[in-house]
Amino acid sequence: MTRITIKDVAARSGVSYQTVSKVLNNQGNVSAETEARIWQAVEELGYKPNISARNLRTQSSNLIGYAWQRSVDDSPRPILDQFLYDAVYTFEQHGYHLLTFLVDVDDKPDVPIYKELYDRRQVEGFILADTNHNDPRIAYLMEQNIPFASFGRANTEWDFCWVDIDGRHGLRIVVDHLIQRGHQRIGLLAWPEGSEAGAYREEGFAAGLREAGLELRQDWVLRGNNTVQFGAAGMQHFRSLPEAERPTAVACVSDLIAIGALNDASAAGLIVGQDIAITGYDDIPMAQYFTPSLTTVRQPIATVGQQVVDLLLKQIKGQPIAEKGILLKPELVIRESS
Amino acid sequence: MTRITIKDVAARSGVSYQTVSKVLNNQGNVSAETEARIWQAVEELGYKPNISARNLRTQSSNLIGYAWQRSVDDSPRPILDQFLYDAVYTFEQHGYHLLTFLVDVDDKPDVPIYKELYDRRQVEGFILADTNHNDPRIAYLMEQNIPFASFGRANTEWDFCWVDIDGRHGLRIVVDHLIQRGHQRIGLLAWPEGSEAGAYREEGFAAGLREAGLELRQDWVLRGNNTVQFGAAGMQHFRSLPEAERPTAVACVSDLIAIGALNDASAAGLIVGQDIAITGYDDIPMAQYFTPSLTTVRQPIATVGQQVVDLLLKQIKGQPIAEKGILLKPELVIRESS
DNA sequence: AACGTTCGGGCGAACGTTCGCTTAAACGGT
DNA sequence: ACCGTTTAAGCGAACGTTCGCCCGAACGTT
Repeated sequence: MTRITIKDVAARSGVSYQTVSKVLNNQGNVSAETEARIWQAVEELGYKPNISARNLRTQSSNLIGYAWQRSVDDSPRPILDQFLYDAVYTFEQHGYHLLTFLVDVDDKPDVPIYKELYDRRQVEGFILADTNHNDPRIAYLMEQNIPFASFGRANTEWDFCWVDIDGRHGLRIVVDHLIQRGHQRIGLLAWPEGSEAGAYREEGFAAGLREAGLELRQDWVLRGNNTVQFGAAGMQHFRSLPEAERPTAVACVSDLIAIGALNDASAAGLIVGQDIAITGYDDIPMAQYFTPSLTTVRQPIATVGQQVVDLLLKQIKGQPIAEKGILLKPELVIRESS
Repeated sequence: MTRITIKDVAARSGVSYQTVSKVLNNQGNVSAETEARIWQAVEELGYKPNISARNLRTQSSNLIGYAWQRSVDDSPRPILDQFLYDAVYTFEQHGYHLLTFLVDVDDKPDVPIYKELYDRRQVEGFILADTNHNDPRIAYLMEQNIPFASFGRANTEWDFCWVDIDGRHGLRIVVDHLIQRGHQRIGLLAWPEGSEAGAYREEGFAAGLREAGLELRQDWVLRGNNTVQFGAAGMQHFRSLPEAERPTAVACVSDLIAIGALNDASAAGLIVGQDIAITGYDDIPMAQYFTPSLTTVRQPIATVGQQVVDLLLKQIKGQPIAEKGILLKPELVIRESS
């Protein structure tokens, strides 16, 4: 069973196949009558253009790459999944599709795979997520001059397209909220140093305290991985302090950590939201179903997806880009835990 | 800046470009000496074959399609994400990539998009997930004779490639476990009728009771959507029954439902795992972090991903397929809630 | 009547591969 | 010394499009 090509359509409608091509890409200079005849033939034969041939001729693929990184600890990353979904949605509206591939996250990320895909003309650009300071992927893509746009910032001196959510503002509104609730002693469960996103969030935390005239106590800032276990350990540490030296509210840089803290506090008999306040960050889908439900920060992921795609497509099409970096504001979601 | 083609490599190594092609696809009949010269030229020039040209010539794309369905209620689907990850991993090992696209789930799924992608030769086949009885996608793909393989079964009389996890066995081991723990009165929070997966799980539930000589009480089987809300409502209903008419254990067909039930029971002052047993299904990543941690059924997702891919690639390559349907066994994960 | 314009459509070529066939040279056995 | 076989490499064609250019007819203008 051989496929139907543009020549079959041409034969049926009695024109040359190049004329059919003209009609399909509607670049004028065909009489309405023959155009109708051609469309009818297309319909009758069920003709579908062969993408490979078109790609070869036009030197394009209408494909964008995204490297799927399995998280190290296999923890869920609902935020990324949602981002990806929204990005795909926007791509489709522009006739693009998403090509997913894997990249070893174990040791050094295998950056040349990006160039490989690009040089083979399999993809026209990339979207990245989960970026960091000194991100080797970004450095490599910039150096190789490969189009890309990322969800997340990197070194401020690097000049590339990114969209990010203002973590500084996110933790700022958390702290303001806690202070307004009457808390004066606020602890923070943070990520290890070296995390770009973590640093911004800490800045917001510090700024909130500072402007309220509260002291930033370094012994109330604990650092650990993005796990439930760390959250529990952090809370346990806070509970072990003498009462006068103990924070009455604990802000966490992620929901995962907050859930750990929440579980530990509850298990110790504390009524979270009353005896102690706990806040998260991300508003993962499960956050509302814990007891008590989690006060957290919701990020406008859908908008991020759209904007990242817009930036990338503008690059690919050589259109002017007004603003290379876009910073969006998250919102506070107040629930029972604070 | 023009790309490097096979002809550039040929020129540099002093052979015809067709000979270069032979070397690249190592189909013999080239002397070791010239082969070395060619590889060297490839290296020096940094030549990468143009995928579009190759695809056009070989009538292939090395791409597999997967339709990303946003869940109706925006609930998380970590299981699917994990399946997808493992599928991509296996594809890569065979030189394939995954092309993701969207399909409206709102009203009737837009099945022709499958044919569109296939006819355009953009993909060589599809993987499906989250299938159901009378699944229109499967019916369509079978009718159109398009290669695909699915995670999940459909009508038993349909002849297609699938891999599934034995939900009958899954609920069977749950019930056995509860009975062994001394429970005689066991309720079930199930999905609405018409769900294939749901029906199998119910069968396992019924079989477990039957073989233990226990009665299957229809008023202890409640049905609702796959949401936390339904879980809570279901548990509330059970609690409202007079004590003698109340189940002492509740099995749920998903973790989401179980979490709702767990929250409702805890809020009502019951100590779950002691006053009442609750079990889930799926072992979502968060399941272990609830209080109490959730007894549930873990599915061998990674294996599913591999097998689905194997089946699909065999179809595409025209290799013989020993078994069109593959049924895998899940395992019980016992935690505090039972 | 001669000439420039517009319009509809055809034609050749090219995109970068792979495939099958042919050819020239080298080889080995009687 | 002859001939058949193997080996190495070249050659033409094809995959299915799109692009730029050309050509002929119809038309209106001076």
